[in-house]
Order: sequence, then C-alpha cells, then structure tokens
Amino acid sequence: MARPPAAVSSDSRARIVAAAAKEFAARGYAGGSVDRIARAARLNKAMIYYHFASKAALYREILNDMFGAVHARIAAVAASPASPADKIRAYVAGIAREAEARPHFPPIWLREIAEGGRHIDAATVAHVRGVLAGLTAILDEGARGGAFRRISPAILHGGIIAPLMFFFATARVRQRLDPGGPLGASMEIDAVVAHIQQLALAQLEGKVV
Amino acid sequence: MARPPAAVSSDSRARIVAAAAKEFAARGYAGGSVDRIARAARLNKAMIYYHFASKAALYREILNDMFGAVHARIAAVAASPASPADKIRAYVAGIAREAEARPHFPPIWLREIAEGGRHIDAATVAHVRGVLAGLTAILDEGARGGAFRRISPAILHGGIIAPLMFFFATARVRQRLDPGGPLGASMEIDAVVAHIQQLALAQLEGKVV
DNA sequence: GTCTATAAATAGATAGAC
DNA sequence: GTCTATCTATTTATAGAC
Repeated sequence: MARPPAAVSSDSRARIVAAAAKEFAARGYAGGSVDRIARAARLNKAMIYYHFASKAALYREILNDMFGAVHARIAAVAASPASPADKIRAYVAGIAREAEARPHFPPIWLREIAEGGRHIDAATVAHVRGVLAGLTAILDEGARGGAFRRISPAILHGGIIAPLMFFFATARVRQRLDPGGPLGASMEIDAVVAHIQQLALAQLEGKVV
Repeated sequence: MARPPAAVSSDSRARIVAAAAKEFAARGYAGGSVDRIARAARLNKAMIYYHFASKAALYREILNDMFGAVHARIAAVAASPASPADKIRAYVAGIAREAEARPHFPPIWLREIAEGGRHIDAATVAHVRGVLAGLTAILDEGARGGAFRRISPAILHGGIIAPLMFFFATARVRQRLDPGGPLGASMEIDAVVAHIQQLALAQLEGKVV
C-alpha cells in the first residue's frame, strides 16, 4: 500500500462538514467560529467560502443531514411489515442509532430546541414533519388494530426524543456533576433505549395514564 | 398615584439581570451580546461592568438563581410530611412551576446540557446535586415503605426533566413546524405535568418496566 | 482547489469625566 | 451610579494570486 500524498487533495468539503459539526455541537451556531472550523479541517477560511455560501449555509447542511437521516429511517420503519409494537420499538431504537452515529446530533438538537428552531429551513422542516407523520401512521395502525389506545403523537414523541437526547448529551456532564453518585453512574445506551421503549409501549397499551 | 420619574434610578442591576436572562435564553451565552443586554436594560455597557465583573459572571448569576430556586423547592418537598407518591407529584409540579416563573429557564437549561455544563460553577453544581439528593431521599422513603420499586434516580430524573423542558421550550417551535397538526396543537401545561407525574409514578409503582 | 492578505463589523472590556 | 469614548481582539466574509 503506497503512502498517501502529504496533502490529501479534495475531500476538503467533507473535512469541513465534519469539523463544523464538531464545532457547532461544542459551541453552538453563534459560538462556533469559521476560523476554528478551518483550522480543525486543516484548511483556511477561504476554502470554507469556496464550498459554502456562508456560515449559515454550512450549518443548515449539517441540520439537514441530521434530520434527513432520522426521517429516512423512520419512514422505512413505518412502511415495514412489522407489528405496530415492534415499529414503536424500532422508532425509539432508530432515533438512538442515528444519534449514536452522529455525536454532534444530540447537542445540536438541544440547541435548536432552545433557539426555537431559528436556523431550520424549509427542507429540514419537511424532515421533521416526516418523522412525525411516520409516528402518526404507526399510532393509527395500532389503534385500528385495537393494540393501541389513541394518544397524542406529540406527547409521545416528546417523551421519547427528549430523554433520549438528554441521556446522550449528558454522558460527560453527569460524570462531572455527580461522580460516583447515581447521576454519574454509567448508563448503558442499550439499557436507556430499552427503558424508553417500554415506557412508550406502556402508554400506548394503556398500562399507564 | 404620582407619575413615576422619567428615568427610574437604580434598579439598574435588576434590569440588567432581567435583560440578560432574556438575551442568553434567546441567543445562548456565546451568542448573547453585552451591548444588546445594555440596550434592552436601557443602560450602557459600562453599567454592566459596574455591577458585574464580566459577561461570564453575569451569566453565572442567572444560572445560580435558576438552579437555586429549583433546589430550594425540591428540598422543601423532600422534607414535607406528604406521602412519597405525593412528593413525586410535587417534584414534577415544582420543577414545572419554577420553569413557568422563569421563561428563560428551559432554553438556558437545554443549552447548558448541550454545552456539557461548561459555565456551571461550584455553587450551581451544589444546587444540582441537592435536587438529585432530594429525589433520592424521596425514592428511598418510598422504597422503605414498600410503595416504590427501587429504580435509578438518574433515569427517573431524566425522564421527568427532559420532557418537561422540551415542552416548555417548544411551545413556539411546535406552532411553526406543524401548525394545525398534532405537534402544533396547543398543549396545556397542566395536562403535560399531569402526564409526566403519572408516568413517573407508574415506573415507581411497577406498572411499567 | 488552495492559498495569503485584508476589509469591515462587532465583540468584551476599560478609562475617565461627571 | 451613570455616562461617552475608546482600546484591542475577534468575527464573517472577500479579493486576488497561483
């Protein structure tokens, strides 16, 4: 295998996106610096403006990828031949898996919520609506078959995604705020996902509320 | 009742704190501008540095007030003579009430989670630990009396606070992302609080998981 | 595609008058 | 306590050479 050339040419766009996702996750949109992104991508600022129209456009690309990936996965789950209960399990696990694949996803999601979705453009809005439409379809199917009570998709979705993002994003903080204590105790992702799956199904099957 | 003087003197510090809370909630710590805070408080930048050592110190004051208020309320709940189940209800309602009293609380909370608690100082850490200690005491009491199963306070707390902050913070976004749809449908705070109370108790009473 | 250099605006913070 | 004026660093973004 030949040694790669000293300056790896022209995956520069991908390097920028990766560096930007990390930067925006750590410091937010406003706090993120184009200069720092360039340095992390081993490029200069001008290259960022060669590939992207603006800092905002770069950020929107990352948002769109995040929500697009979740949308695609949820649409597949909703269209699958599984039972409604299994689809709910897959809904929870699917969001968790996309978050796991993108460490920047939970922090950026939390910040967008805090900002009132200020940077979310039309394409991303469509993805968000698509995710909710998928959940609504699953709930309808379950209700028609008598397996599920009718509950608000919004309440259910919030009860799933909020704790999920919280647990991903706080992995580091919990260690700091409560080392050794119950908050700091390591929580396996699989255990948290299983817990949230059971909580969601309990609501749908009328074991609670 | 006499007309107030044109320039109300020397509640300037309080005006700064109020304006800063709004600014940091809307734009985050990094995105918040001392200039804008001064303008919103009808003062100049120099007055902010007269009252506070730095932008960071001003922000920490707001964080401390938020978490201090929750800590105080939860400590009172834990020490009250109510039943464990009622204490859990009061735990959920208490956090909701403090968030209601401070519109900046949910957005700032979400951002701090996203930032890994970067701006949280020792005093605020103590408040966070105090809240968790209160919850742990309630769970222990319930478990000793046989009313509660033993479950992780961290999981329970996350399942309470994350959806709560999510629903408060998304009141405006949901309207935008899904007007007329289930997400955009107005959700009464009382209904959301009641739902989360029942969800928490269902876990503790072994009806789920 | 990649770079250096720089423009133009805004940031946090301070000096010093009143 | 409150102000104006200003310093310095950093910001996003662009021009133009190669």
